[in-house]
Amino acid sequence: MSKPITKLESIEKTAIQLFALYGIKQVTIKEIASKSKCSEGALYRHYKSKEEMAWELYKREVEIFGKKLRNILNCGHAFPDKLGSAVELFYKLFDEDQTKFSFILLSKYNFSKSRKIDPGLNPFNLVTDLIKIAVKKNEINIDNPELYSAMILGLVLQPPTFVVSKRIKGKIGNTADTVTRSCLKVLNYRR
Amino acid sequence: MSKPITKLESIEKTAIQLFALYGIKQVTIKEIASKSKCSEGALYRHYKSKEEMAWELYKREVEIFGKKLRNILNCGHAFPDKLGSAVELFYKLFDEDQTKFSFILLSKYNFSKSRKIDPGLNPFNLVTDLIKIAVKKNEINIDNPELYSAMILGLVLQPPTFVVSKRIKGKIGNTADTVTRSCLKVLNYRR
Amino acid sequence: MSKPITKLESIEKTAIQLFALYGIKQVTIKEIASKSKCSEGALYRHYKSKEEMAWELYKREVEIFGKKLRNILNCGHAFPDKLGSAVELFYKLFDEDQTKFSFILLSKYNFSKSRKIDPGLNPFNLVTDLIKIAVKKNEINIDNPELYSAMILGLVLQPPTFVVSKRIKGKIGNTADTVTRSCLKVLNYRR
Amino acid sequence: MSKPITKLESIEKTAIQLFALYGIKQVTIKEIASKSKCSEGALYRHYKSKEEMAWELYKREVEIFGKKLRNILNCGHAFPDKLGSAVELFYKLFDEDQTKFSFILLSKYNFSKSRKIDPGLNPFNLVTDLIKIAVKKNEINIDNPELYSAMILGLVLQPPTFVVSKRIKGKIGNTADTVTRSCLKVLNYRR
DNA sequence: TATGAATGAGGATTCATTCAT
DNA sequence: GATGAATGAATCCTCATTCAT
Repeated sequence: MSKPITKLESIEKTAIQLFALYGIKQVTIKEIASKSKCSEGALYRHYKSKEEMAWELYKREVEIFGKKLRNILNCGHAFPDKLGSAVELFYKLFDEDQTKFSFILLSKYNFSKSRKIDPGLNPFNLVTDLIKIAVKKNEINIDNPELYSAMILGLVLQPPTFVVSKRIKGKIGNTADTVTRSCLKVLNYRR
Repeated sequence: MSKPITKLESIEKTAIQLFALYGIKQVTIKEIASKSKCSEGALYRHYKSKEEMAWELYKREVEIFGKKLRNILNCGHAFPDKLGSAVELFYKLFDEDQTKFSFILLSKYNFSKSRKIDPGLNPFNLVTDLIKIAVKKNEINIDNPELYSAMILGLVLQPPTFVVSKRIKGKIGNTADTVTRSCLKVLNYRR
Repeated sequence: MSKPITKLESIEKTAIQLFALYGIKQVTIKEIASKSKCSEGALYRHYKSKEEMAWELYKREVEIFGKKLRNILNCGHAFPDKLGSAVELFYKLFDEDQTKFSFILLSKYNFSKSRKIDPGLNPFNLVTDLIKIAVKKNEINIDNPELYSAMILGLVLQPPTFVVSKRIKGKIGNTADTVTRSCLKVLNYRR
Repeated sequence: MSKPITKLESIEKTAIQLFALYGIKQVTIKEIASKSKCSEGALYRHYKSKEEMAWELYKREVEIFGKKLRNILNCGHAFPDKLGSAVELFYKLFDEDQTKFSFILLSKYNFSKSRKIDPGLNPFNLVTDLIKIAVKKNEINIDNPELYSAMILGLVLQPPTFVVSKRIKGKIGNTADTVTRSCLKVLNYRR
């Protein structure tokens, strides 16, 4: 906040914003440059190409979030607490930086297949694992963990999507509890 | 006198496929032309531009699906039946034509704001209305219909998304029941 | 007038109009076809190409006018009468069919060099010849017939140009006399 | 820091030449690029489109000439001197840069109606005003200033047109006097 | 014969990337 | 380093012409 924003930071912040809003292909170097008040060539001092920059930023931001999520899920609390904390983490990021949330969790990019997020930090994997482990530990009783993981992720991510598309107004953080309880119902969690 | 338009269908089918997979901007006229075995110019006899074509196809297909959905939701059955039929309709389309499903329900396009789907045929609106009406009729008891609509839609749409991204394999139709029941739990539907 | 307008006539009339207004390159077959209520292919039954059609029409119309002009200039009246009749011929065409006048007298086309109007029917040549002959016959006394021909032609053709560009309103026919007298002054015609 | 724009001048010079010779639509970007020894894209750093460039150049050059013409006509000499100086200005430009003369004075472009030359700098207006003022001051005695303006302009501009089309050879500058005197005769200027 | 869909070469424009200053 | 003009391949689109029906 009080740190001076360097040129690179400015470029990256702008790029994330624009990529999240419009997609990588739709955003031009010219736009990034003019919005971040630097020259068109400046970007190439730090990244080899636009698509490389997009990937680096995406990977970095997903993995930063993935680490936080992993840390929460690793501390040995009971399933509903872990789930609740996870939902809160998602929604805290959304309320703090809707753009970044969209960039890493709501967008679909077609990066080349060789570009892979560290699977152990992929938020979708982490949620799936959370559920699989709970099944194994008999904390919940469901037959198809992949399907349930999908339902849970949709249930958690669609409200933010609706905020972005203006179907829902306001902060999402205070719905975390409601959403968590809904997840637990879906998962047949009985106290 | 009456030469049947045969290339158009091919172009449209190809375009929907490619748009669904890669997004409108990412798909080139050249690709559409070569994949649909016609010339690059053929498209322009029927549409003013690629963007225009994308919008017309999107609107048409969404509204076709929206009509089917509306018909199902209009016949006066009880809420869980309507919800179940709706989920089945979604998943039937997915199993029959995954590409079209992705095109109309999973993709995010940035059409200009003046381009609007008929609100009465917008699937997202229809599901939201379904829930609001059930609340009004005391069939379900929830406090925030918009939020719950979002959760339900996410819950229903994420499994297909996971199939598309290969996180889940196989048909999705036979999960419709499970998904419907999960929705009812979320909505506190009793009996 | 009362003759039924055939398809070809309709095409040609439309083409001349549009060519005169916008130039050959600027006018598309589609426009000619739709404005003359026939198909895009119809034109090719009568002409090998658009540019060929333009040339044929241009040549035909210029030569029709050239013949009339030649006839007027050939009958052995005195110079001022011939000049006056010529100006009247120009202005009669303008008032009757401004479009055709523009097409043949005010437009600049870049036809290939091999395409030549019959020099004996070229209105610009005919006016130049008129003046050269008058010089030879001592009807006028000027030193540079080419220059004076240019001035006379400009003097005669610019008023119609000004009507086309809305700088002058109304019919041009009743200015023929004034214009003729101006020409005679320029040419030092006495008596 | 300060790289001089050197390609732009070359592009503009070439464009004016080609536009004057063939018209805007007839000239391709490829031609401008190859003739000005730069890339096809270079133009677009400075102008939004070919059409836009054509208009900007046309407006600029007409108004530059218009300013010179206005200055000549504003200094309070008598009518025949002003007219003579004007004709000399026209013909000086022609002899120095026939291409530019054609571009701004002999060509007909169909720019959109919203594109307007400053009326106070439009050469055609300036000549018309010159004549109207002379009428008001009783320097000449004519009844229809618009018609006479047209004739004068035609008389002055047609000789250059004939040089361009090779009907007249050589410099036009030394005919300025003859042309001016012809104008004065047309305008009934005595002494 | 008439139609208008289809073709495909050609033209305008975009834009990631380079590079001279 | 920083700039932004220049490059040129890639893209969208146009439109004269062809041709199946």
